[in-house]
Amino acid sequence: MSALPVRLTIGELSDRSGVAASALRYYESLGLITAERTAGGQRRYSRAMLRRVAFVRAAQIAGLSLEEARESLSRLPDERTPTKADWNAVSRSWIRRVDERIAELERLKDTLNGCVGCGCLSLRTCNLYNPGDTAAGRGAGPRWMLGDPPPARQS
Amino acid sequence: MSALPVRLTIGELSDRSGVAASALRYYESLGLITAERTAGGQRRYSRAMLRRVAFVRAAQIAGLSLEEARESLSRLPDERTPTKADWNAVSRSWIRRVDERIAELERLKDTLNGCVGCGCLSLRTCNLYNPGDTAAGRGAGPRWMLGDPPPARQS
DNA sequence: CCGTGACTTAAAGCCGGCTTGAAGTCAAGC
DNA sequence: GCTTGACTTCAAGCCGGCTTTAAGTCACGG
Repeated sequence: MSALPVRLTIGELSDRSGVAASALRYYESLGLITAERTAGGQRRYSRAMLRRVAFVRAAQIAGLSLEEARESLSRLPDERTPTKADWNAVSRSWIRRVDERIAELERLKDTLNGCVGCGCLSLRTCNLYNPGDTAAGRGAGPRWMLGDPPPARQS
Repeated sequence: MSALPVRLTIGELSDRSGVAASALRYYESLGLITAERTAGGQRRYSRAMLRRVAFVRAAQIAGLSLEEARESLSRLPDERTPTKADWNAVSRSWIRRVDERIAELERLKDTLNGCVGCGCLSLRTCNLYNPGDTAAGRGAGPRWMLGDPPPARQS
């Protein structure tokens, strides 16, 4: 049997995780992953880092920032495989998050459908246009770029 | 005749639209809105711009970039109130967009639920872990969850 | 006619999540 | 031992969607 490589170089971790080496270094700078060093100063990753990287990418898909991913990550064990319970707790909070976003989008859809009926965007009378209602603006896509709460999350 | 102010200053448009004056200037620089000028060079907006600004914000909520909003906008009449048909065509494309996004999130949820069952993130076997997948970016392609299995390796 | 506040411009800055580049070092195969 | 490619660090750049700043001008009430 071929021996499993115990430690991965950054290139190997990059290949195996699908995450660019530059991104991995960036993650390390944020404390998302860690590495040992060779005598010469090169990074060597434990296989557990594969899981950590996967976790981070999954968190991003779920809509978390890297900072939030770091917090989630801190709730999982470092070097052992997370138990079902570990993962359960984390994934449930992600699912809550995804559900919230879906609900926001559904509300938006209803409003758009309403607008089809009224042919509006006539400001004052239109639900879509409602400057006071910031909740409506915290929905889709680059909501963090819409100006107000960049550090997000005031639920 | 008209009892309403015919032209709005940028401050008035800002107040009425809930969009910062700096953002309005930025929108103008992108060709999203237009303004006439006083002899002294100050902007004066037609009331139709209120609708245009509302449209842009709505487009953002629907997940469009400003560039995409500009394209949508080009499908609406400039100075007259859009007809039901005008608005219908546009809003339907937005709704499609929102639907796609919702579908993505539903897929993610299913995967997360699956992971609760399997306690995974064990890479090769987990749908969440899908290398080659540049998903987390704002690019938001449906490529997220579709996936080839990760490169065949032991995990 | 003047003071004041609202306006003007161009350029720079900010945020998150990276990528790219420059200049240099390490590890491994021949 | 040498070559080559993978690695190292630090700094700067990029994207989108703005905001902020600086320095200066306009418009209106008194």
